[in-house]
Amino acid sequence: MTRNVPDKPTLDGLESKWDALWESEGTFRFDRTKTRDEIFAIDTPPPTVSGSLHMGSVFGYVQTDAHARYRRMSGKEVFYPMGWDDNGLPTERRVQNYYGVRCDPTLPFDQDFVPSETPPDPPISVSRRNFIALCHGLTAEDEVVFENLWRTMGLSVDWQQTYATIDEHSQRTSQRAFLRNLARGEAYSQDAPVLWDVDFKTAVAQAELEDRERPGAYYRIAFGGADGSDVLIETTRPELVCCCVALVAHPDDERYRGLFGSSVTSPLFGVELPVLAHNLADPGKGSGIAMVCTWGDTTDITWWRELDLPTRAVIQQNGRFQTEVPEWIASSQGKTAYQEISGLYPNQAQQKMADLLQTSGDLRTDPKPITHPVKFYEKGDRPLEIVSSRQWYIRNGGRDDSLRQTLLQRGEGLDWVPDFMGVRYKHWVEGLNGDWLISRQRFFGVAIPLWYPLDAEGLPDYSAPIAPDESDLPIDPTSATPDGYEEGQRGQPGGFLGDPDIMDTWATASLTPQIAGHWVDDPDLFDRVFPMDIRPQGPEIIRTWLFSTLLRSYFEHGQLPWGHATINGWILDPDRKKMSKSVGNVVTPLPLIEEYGAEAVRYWACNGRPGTDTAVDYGVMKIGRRLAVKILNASRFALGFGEDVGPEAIDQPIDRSMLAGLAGLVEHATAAFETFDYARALEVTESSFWSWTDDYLELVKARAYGTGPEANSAHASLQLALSVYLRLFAPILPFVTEEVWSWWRQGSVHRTNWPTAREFEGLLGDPDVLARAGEVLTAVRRAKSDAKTSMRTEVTSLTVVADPTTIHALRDAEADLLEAARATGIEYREGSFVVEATLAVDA
RNA sequence: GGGCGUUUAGCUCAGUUGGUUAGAGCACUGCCCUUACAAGGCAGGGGUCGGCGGUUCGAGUCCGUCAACGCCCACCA
Repeated sequence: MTRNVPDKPTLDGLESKWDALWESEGTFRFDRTKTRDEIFAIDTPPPTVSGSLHMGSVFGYVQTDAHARYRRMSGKEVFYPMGWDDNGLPTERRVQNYYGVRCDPTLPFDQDFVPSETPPDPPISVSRRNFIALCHGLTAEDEVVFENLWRTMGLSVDWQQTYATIDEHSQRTSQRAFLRNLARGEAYSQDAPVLWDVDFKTAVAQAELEDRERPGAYYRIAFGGADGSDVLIETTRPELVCCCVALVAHPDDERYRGLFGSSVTSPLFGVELPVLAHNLADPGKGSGIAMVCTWGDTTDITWWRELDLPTRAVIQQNGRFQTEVPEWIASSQGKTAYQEISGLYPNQAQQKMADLLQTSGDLRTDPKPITHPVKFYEKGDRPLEIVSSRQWYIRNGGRDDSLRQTLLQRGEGLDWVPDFMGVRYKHWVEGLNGDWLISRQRFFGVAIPLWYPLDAEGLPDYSAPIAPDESDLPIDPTSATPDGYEEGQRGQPGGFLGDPDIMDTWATASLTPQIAGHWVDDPDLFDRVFPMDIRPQGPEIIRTWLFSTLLRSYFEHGQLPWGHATINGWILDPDRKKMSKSVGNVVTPLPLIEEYGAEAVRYWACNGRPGTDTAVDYGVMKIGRRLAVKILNASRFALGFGEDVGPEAIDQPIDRSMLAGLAGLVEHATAAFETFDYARALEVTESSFWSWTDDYLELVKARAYGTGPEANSAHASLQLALSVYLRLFAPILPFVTEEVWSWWRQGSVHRTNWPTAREFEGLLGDPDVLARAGEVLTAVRRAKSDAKTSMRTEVTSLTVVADPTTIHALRDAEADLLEAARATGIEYREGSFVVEATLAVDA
């Protein structure tokens, strides 16, 4: 075909040009007629669209795309969907801030509601339906922004295979999986103490906790012993004295042995409490004896459960102390004391209690300031409280050792890339201390698809939930009516109640293989893509997304959801600090794409080793850009000579020597990609490419400008080598390689065959010829550089001292070498390697 | 408190089963407008491979130990 090589090739505009062409040509469209063994399926992470765009949003995705492109060229049909994680709290929070609204489910739907231009402060309350509409609207906008970014970055996603975790299909999938978990006994509800975020007013799961160091203080407080003596405890939460249910010490603690079985009286409130023994009590902490409250921390829950203590909960779901005086506080002094903290938040109550205890003399020393870890919801701003409430759980091995062992075993069956990431999974599963709490008292999410019958008193029977038929999914039980009931019976005695809660976002995200593969509505497709080949994701969501997906797949299909888990590293700011919004060091990709080009950003991302934390590095992006420019220019040179010449013309030893090196490179790069090491593939290709341009191109230049068989050999070699380099670079640098490919080839480079050794059959020479010639050329350049003269300076006499093998190799490259060095002849002598060049300027 | 990872040139990082003189790019120095490329090319200087102790003929590489940094986890009275 005729070539169309531009005079001044440029990177400008390549992203949009090729993105548009790939889309219109359907280059990355998934061919669903392929069978499972012909398909490479990727369980793409659905990004949280309400989150900010930052470099972490680019890093892992580009690495995965490079691998996807490699597999596609290697002959696999790549199933590469894209999802948007829009359901859940991040979206609600963004909508609240963006529009200045709060959801109040008690309000009626307002059909004419339009959010104001600027968010009102204080926020206005809107109905659940209005709120959800705002969520849908805003996430749709966010998704466009993300898709544009991905397209600019060149992700070879099939943009017809998209989903959103809140869309109807995802809801149907999520509700069906939940109902099946319920039917098999893997899901259950329970009224129990849960960790509770008082601002979001929802329960949260173990996987969503984080510890934060907070200032606090130890308060040394006296309880009254039976014999009139004092029992001193230390606590960081004196406000909880009112809901204390016991004191505990270690059974072997000599100091308190005598007290076990006796009772003490709480200060101010005068409540009589037992002193008990439990081996979780640490003699070394505080005074060695602790007060157990319902509930101050998770240890309290353990003691409460294992010692069968009463429930005296005072902190309500709104985070405040209940207003009425609890019935267990009988004394008038105690009632008075409680009224002081009634209705307060814990931090306010703490100050008040400290004052009261100080006044009463029960605070025995000044509070001792400390900093200590406090549990927070990872997205929350205030410490979690523990409240009792009914919630839905999915079994995860946290309370069942045989399930735990099974899940550990499954984790070992997964290929972790890099392998040490598997340890994180193992530790997480080993450390689970309860089942997975999936219900959330929120609004924008997949509804728990259940109703409960109401008895004659109008009280729900949670033990007999009413499930919808799978064919009716998705449903919202707060508006849909269960079979056998009339809508008028909602909330009425003898009627029904719809579960008002939604599922946590992970309860749906844990089904991405089933959602993307259309488990519910397209079993044929599902069979072709499941189990998937890889799950690429970040290390921080091994405990959530990876674990929960593995769990759901185990329950539903009895197998691993994927063969490999490729875990990318963490992104750090240019100073190697963790990027965070609050620190203000978040680096966003768009300006960088603007400045360096998408390809340079891809180059940076693919320079980060698999699983290795990587800092944003503008220097690396510059190199990437330079490499892309170099590819354009070198290609222009390699394609600058007449028509295509077949490989049969390649007969010059130096040309065959170059191809021998290239064959080794292909082998090396292929092996690297096979182990998901895109970074090594890039490294070896890049380094080979630079010496190709520095040495080989310079050596054959003069010959290539000529005519005849020797010139034809050069032309054919340049073309073959260029074709190979373009294909090796294509997964990393998709735009520039496609651009050059289009100058002289039909179709997309991304749909051509990955290079193999077969292309070099019968063309391989002695790798030494080019290598030695390159060394001599470098030595001559050095001589010219030392003489501070131009590289065009003629060499009047050139002597090479070398071993016989080298001399033999050099004779094969002599004609090219003389031209490149601008010498007229070479004198050879045997000995250790030295190049002596006399330059024309020396004469 | 436990685990994982990292520590190699001023900076950012490679270094594949232990094997000549430890590599690359950036930055720095010098030279060159050579008809693919001057927002480029060529050449060069620069490192006791975190500390200590082992194994070995030989250790950046394997083992032990300590330290710093990062991340994950932990029952936080």
